[in-house]
Amino acid sequence: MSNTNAIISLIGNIHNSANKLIVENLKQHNLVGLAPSHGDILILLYNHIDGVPMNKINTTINKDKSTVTALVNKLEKMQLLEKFKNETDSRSTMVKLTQKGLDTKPIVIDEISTKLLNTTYKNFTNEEKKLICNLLEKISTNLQSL
Amino acid sequence: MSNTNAIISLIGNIHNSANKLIVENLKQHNLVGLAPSHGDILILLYNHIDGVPMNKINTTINKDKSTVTALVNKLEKMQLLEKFKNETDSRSTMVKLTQKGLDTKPIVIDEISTKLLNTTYKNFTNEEKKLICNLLEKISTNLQSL
DNA sequence: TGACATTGATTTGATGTCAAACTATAATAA
DNA sequence: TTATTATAGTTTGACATCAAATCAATGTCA
Repeated sequence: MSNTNAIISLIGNIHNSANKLIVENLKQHNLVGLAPSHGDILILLYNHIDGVPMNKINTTINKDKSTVTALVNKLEKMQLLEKFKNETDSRSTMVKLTQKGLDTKPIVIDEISTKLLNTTYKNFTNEEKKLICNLLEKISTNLQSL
Repeated sequence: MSNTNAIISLIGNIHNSANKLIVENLKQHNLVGLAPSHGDILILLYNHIDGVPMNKINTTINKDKSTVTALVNKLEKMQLLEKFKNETDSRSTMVKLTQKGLDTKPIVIDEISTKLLNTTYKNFTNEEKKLICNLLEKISTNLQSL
């Protein structure tokens, strides 16, 4: 019997499980000590080969700019990306992947993201996928209207 | 147009929004500096007036026992609860609400939890509520099967 | 009964996260 | 042009969280 009051904790549990899956799979591919947010940054950078400014990262992954500073510094220390100065605006720090960072793409995209999605949607019809996404969109909108 | 690939980040966003709502509402009721997990502990204790052991808390709210130690210590410092020794097992630390802790019940339950639920389900039919909860249950099961 | 294993909780150390303060640069207005 | 305001990042401090190590008490098995 499903109690519709438990939806928020249900969502919390799913979020945590997904995060755990991500972190464990990163670890299994030698990307030890990375958090889901690091993965989010990598995914953003795969699509912006020439680099993005820091503030593009924090707006995209929805984290505080100071958080992004720390996350990027860690990835830099692991030599997965490098910082460089924006030519046209010297306030701005740009970030791009190194070759080592680029090499993680098949792992992060083809393996982990795909696995996560397949696991999530196991035993789902296409109709159900669309349905739940639409309902979740509605909830997301509801909660952001405050 | 909704992309079913974004479901995990959608769920993450909802989780974050819900947490923000909880924290802000707690703050507005003089419960400053409390996190959602503190609220989870309070809710558990409302239903166990005579107290519960620490390990009951961490299994219920799904957090590491060391995390619960810190959370409970904070609530104790705020005089919302008190620790006492289990008579029959002296390894076990029991926790129960103080009067001040009990007084938060109408705020946490009647105000915040209700508001969160109403906001979440705005423009939802009962059918949709059941539907999304069932689908989320399925996802939760899928992700825990690893 | 005594050794070993298990369980309950705390401590310690590391890290993601946020908010606030701060620095530096750019943009705008007077 | 100078003063004010806005923007981009970093630093600092606080805290939730986890994992691993530790400690204490209970359970179990020989």
